[in-house]
Amino acid sequence: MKNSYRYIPDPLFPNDNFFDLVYQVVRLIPYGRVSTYGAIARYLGAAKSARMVGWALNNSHNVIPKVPAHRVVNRNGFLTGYMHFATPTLMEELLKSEGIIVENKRIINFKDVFWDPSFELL
DNA sequence: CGATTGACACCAA
DNA sequence: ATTGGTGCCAATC
Repeated sequence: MKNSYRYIPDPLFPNDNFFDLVYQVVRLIPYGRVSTYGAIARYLGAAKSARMVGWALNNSHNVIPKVPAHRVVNRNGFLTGYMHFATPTLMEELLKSEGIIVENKRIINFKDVFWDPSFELL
């Protein structure tokens, strides 16, 4: 799985690990929509590895093309990973800029913008 | 190479 | 409805 995108030339990043699969799916999340760790994990066939998805996003900063990690929240619509961005408010700002209603680290219209890869894709 | 670490999710009470 | 406990598993330490 290393055709439609490429990685930074860092030997520390293998080509076919679980992380890369996560990056692929996250890039498919449309503008103005969001998905969840669990939904992505299920889509990858690793239903019980939601935590791995979040962990994968830690490295997403070093990946090319860029991964819209701000579009991934937990199943309750909370921006649980906001502190991993450049500034504590960046994630919220990015989502707002895409028309998503965020209030106090939580997506208000969550069910309206939720994008489930296992359902939307096929 | 065993132990720890998570940007989570599920379930029992 | 809330809450506390447990499962998970690849990457790191």
